[in-house]
Amino acid sequence: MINNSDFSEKLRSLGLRPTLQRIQICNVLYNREKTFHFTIQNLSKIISNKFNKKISLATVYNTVHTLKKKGYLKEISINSDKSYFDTNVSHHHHFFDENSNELIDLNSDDVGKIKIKKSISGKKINSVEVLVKIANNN
Amino acid sequence: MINNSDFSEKLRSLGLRPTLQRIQICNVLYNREKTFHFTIQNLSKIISNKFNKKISLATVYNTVHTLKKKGYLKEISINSDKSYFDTNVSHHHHFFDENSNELIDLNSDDVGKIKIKKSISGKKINSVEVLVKIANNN
DNA sequence: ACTCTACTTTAGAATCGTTATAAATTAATT
DNA sequence: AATTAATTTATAACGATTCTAAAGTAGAGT
Repeated sequence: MINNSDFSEKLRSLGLRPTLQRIQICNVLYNREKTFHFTIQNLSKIISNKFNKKISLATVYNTVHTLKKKGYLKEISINSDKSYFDTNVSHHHHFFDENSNELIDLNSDDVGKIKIKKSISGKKINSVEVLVKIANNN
Repeated sequence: MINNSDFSEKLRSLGLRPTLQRIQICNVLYNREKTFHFTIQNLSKIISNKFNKKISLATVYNTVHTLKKKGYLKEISINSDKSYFDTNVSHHHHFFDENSNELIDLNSDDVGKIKIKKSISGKKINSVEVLVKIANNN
């Protein structure tokens, strides 16, 4: 969805009505060069700044969850009081900067292949997520 | 701290007064063969069952955080509404069972060496955590 | 043992992120 | 324009966690 202002059709194709709020959210999320890491609070603030109008928190939550369910957002495993989301839904890992509380993408080729040598009978692996915590070195 | 009922001295050596509550918490946490994964709610319930007396939630939170700060507990990176802790403070990784919401240890040798090929100038790596999400296969 | 003081525990209030609710609004169809 | 179902909204409710201020307790000194 990168670099495309016409989110109406995209939304419709997902079976979602292209409401003003959803289009604005998609604009903030996908109309940018780099992938975007955010919390709900982040996103809310950006929207109200950009459009000079607040979208109800409930709507932001609903839309983010809907986009996640449709596969257009990924939720990142960090133990934090808040949830972090990522517009990059391809398989990749993350740095987490413990000073700034920011996420940074690690491409697949930034991390060597990970071999899981243990298996649990009756269980299958759904995902392998690597979180590399970093901090200022001094 | 495994298999040792004398937590008074241990606590004292950490600069902590060996109160009844702390000793009971340590008993539940460390007086066992296997490492223990828990949430605060978990731990609270186990304590009140085992000793027929509830320890105030605030105390459980305080003690768990203190033990974490002292290096005797590890907090696991999962994005969940609650925090998960681990009595195994050695370097290792985890399975997370999405059906039961339980953690299972992966020893260092259960996971191949992880190579991080990217670095951020001015930042050092504090930890590399792997979370393998599993679920029933059918 | 008694006292003092600092540390600890406690119940309950406060806070924060998130989810639920029910009424008002809006998109799409007729 | 009228109807219907989806969506948004403000607000309430919720659960985990933290804060607070009062009551209790351990350890040191007397």
